[in-house]
Amino acid sequence: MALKDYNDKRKFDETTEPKGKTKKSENKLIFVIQRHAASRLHYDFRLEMEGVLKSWAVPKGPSLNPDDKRLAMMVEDHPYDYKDFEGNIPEGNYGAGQVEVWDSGTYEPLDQESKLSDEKELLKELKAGSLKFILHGKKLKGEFALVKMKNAENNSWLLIKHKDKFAEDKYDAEENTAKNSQVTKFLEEKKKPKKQQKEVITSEIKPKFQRFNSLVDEKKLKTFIKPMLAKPFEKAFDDEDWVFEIKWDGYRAVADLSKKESLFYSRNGISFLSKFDKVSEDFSKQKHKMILDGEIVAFDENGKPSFQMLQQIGDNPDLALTYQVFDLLWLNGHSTEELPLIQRKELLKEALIETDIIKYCDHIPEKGIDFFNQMKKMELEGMIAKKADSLYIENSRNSDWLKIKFTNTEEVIICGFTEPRGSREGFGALILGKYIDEKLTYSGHTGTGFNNESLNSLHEKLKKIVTKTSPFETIPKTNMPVTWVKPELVCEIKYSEITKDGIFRHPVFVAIREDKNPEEIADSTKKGSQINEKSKKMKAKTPSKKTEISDKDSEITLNKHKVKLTNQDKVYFPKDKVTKGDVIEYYQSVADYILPHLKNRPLSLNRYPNGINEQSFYQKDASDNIPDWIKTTQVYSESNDKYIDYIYCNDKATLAYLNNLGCIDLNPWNSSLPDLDHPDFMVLDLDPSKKNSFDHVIETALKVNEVLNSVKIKGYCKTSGSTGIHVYIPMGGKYDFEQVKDFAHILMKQVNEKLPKITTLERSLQKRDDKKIYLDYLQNRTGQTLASVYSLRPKEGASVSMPLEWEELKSGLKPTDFNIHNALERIKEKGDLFKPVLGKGIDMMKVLELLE
DNA sequence: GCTAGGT
DNA sequence: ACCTAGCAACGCCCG
DNA sequence: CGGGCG
Repeated sequence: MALKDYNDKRKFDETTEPKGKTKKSENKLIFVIQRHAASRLHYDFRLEMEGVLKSWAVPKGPSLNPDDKRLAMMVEDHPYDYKDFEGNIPEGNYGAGQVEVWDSGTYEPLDQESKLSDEKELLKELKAGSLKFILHGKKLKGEFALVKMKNAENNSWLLIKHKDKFAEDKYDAEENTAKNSQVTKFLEEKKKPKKQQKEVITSEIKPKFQRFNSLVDEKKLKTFIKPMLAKPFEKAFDDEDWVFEIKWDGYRAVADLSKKESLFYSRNGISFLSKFDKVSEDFSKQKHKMILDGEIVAFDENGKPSFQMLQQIGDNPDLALTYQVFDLLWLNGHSTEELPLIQRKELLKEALIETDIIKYCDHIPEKGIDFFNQMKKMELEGMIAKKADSLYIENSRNSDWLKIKFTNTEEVIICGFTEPRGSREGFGALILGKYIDEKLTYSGHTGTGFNNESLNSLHEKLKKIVTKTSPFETIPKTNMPVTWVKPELVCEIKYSEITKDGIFRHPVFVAIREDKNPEEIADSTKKGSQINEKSKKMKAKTPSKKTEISDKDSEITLNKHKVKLTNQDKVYFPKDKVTKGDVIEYYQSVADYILPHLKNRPLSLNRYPNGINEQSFYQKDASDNIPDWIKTTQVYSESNDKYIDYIYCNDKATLAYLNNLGCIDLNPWNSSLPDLDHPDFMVLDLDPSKKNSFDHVIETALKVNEVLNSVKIKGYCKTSGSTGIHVYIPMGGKYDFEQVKDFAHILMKQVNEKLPKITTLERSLQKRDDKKIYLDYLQNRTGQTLASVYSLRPKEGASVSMPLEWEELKSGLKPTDFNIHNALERIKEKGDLFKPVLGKGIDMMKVLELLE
């Protein structure tokens, strides 16, 4: 069909009102969070409603989480209209959502753990009618997470859906939009009255609104098309009813150019718009409104498609890539999914404007075998065969599309097996090796390809040749605990390619080769060994990305919480031979001293997952997958225009957890909950430049103390653990950051006047004299952090930030005098010298008068 | 990527 | 024939 | 480092 004919045939029927009628809400609703069991998708939603809880009930149906009784609730006085979709309620599992209940008077969130797990307690509250509530399905696993709301009076339902999988009607953009917008409208309606309230209500109830924002995730679409998939097929064939395309090895991607804002996303509805902005830019060159299906493909320097290059897009934004478009789902107002494939592609060819990046992916009719051989010559992954008259069926993997791949097979030696997980019996995966230059070399795991029978019989065989030690020189990292085996058994595997590290990608077990001895396959293909040569070089360039580990993983219980500790033997301080385990042990030993200084203070995490000499990063926003017992607080960040969940550390368990994440020093705010706007202390950071000696720093610190003494302030100093000294002055939360900062400025100016030769107030590094100590008073701002007292620092020597008596500040003192080895002893001897820092603050007015 | 098991 | 659930792998990005 | 994603 030609594009022109198609356009002429377009109808503009406006029959796109969503199904179902609009009803006035009855008074009672039951809320149930429903999900499909464990698919890989997660879906976060949040729904806030006005209403008073009337009663609650355990939902009917099988529960994934039998302990979770928190899901069905009855509500009164629900003030909103809602639309009612009839029928098609999927049967499924109920489970794992969260209900947060609020006190309708104070708007304080009630403690879920205690309130909701205690049925009597809750019912009491319910009777009193004093609860409002908020529902949020956080981390709901399941493809179709949705909220069902049942109207108790007439048994009708409202669904808020993730994806309207169960509806029978075909895709139609307008209709779909209408449905989606219902959800948004619904949620917006909920927000509206709140917003008006916001202005009226005082700041006391601020947390309520802070919380509302946190689950919005722009990266994941609420509604999206799942593309049609291909079935694996063994052999190439010729058939006049079929067409053949290249099988691209990249990311499958759908481009929805049907609306004002174009969408571009993965099979799972994750947006590609920013990740592949080059492609997105070219969407604006398109003249037609379309929905496209294709594959994002990257090319290496030889022009060969390269999956690995595509993955590394973060490192090289100038990567040569294309969007190969091979299907058209919608065009200028109407679905094309029910047109035969060849018609869709004709339309696509005409409608799509090709650019350097966006390409039409052509096909060859009938001659599959020739085409397949051609693909092989070009070293491509394989080909896709498509039935010429087939329709496009979303999210279906049926035999209209077939993928025919080239199989690489190789014989390898079984060197061990891993523990099975879940319902698997026998073993999880085989550890594979092969001889390269006469050295047994690790080449990957395979955990698939066996059926129950082969899995069992193989397990029996392997049990007989178990050994204690690994046959490899360097022990490979395994996902699960491993049992080693004498390298005697040979098996055949197939795989898609060998990665740059010389490891099989997509390895699949094929069969045991009893006819072969390990020695026979010693000289594997030249290609294999070449690739491995290469990988060795690559490894040399980026050392220790994959370090050997001994799996001394353990789980300890602190404060009644289970903390999983991993890689305890990993070396964090190579020169000092200090391991992660040592770091954890240190902090546990000084916990009584350090915890008071961390209590209720949001933390900036400074993480060194691979030790102090490797890449580190800062993390403020706690990911949503932290253990539920870790405490966080939400703080609005203007620069990001969003709320950030800060972790704070009030107990040993959190401390160990943070250390395990690679936090070597702890960087708390100067202010603490509940009042984050008023710092508990002022910090003066004496930050030396490269050419300063520590004696200079000491001299400056003493001068600071002089200034403080002159206005009758008691200051407290500590080594920063690095090169500087920090002076703290208690403020008692009486002044805001602005006041404290300005006050610090005044003090520092005085110090600078007294020591103009070795100190500076110049903030800019470029302009700063490299022989001068920077008097940093700007740490007294919201969200600024310094390494806390008793913090271990990520510096050679494993030094500790240690409080000092002023008398101890004299030349000869070195910042490395206090370290992981001797800190505890010293702290025990001196007690917590920094305790007064958290105490009663100074009277700034008095001081200012004295300054006059 | 694969198998098992249901409809 | 078609679908889901559950298991297994590797490499990369992200905070 | 752990989780999520291809």
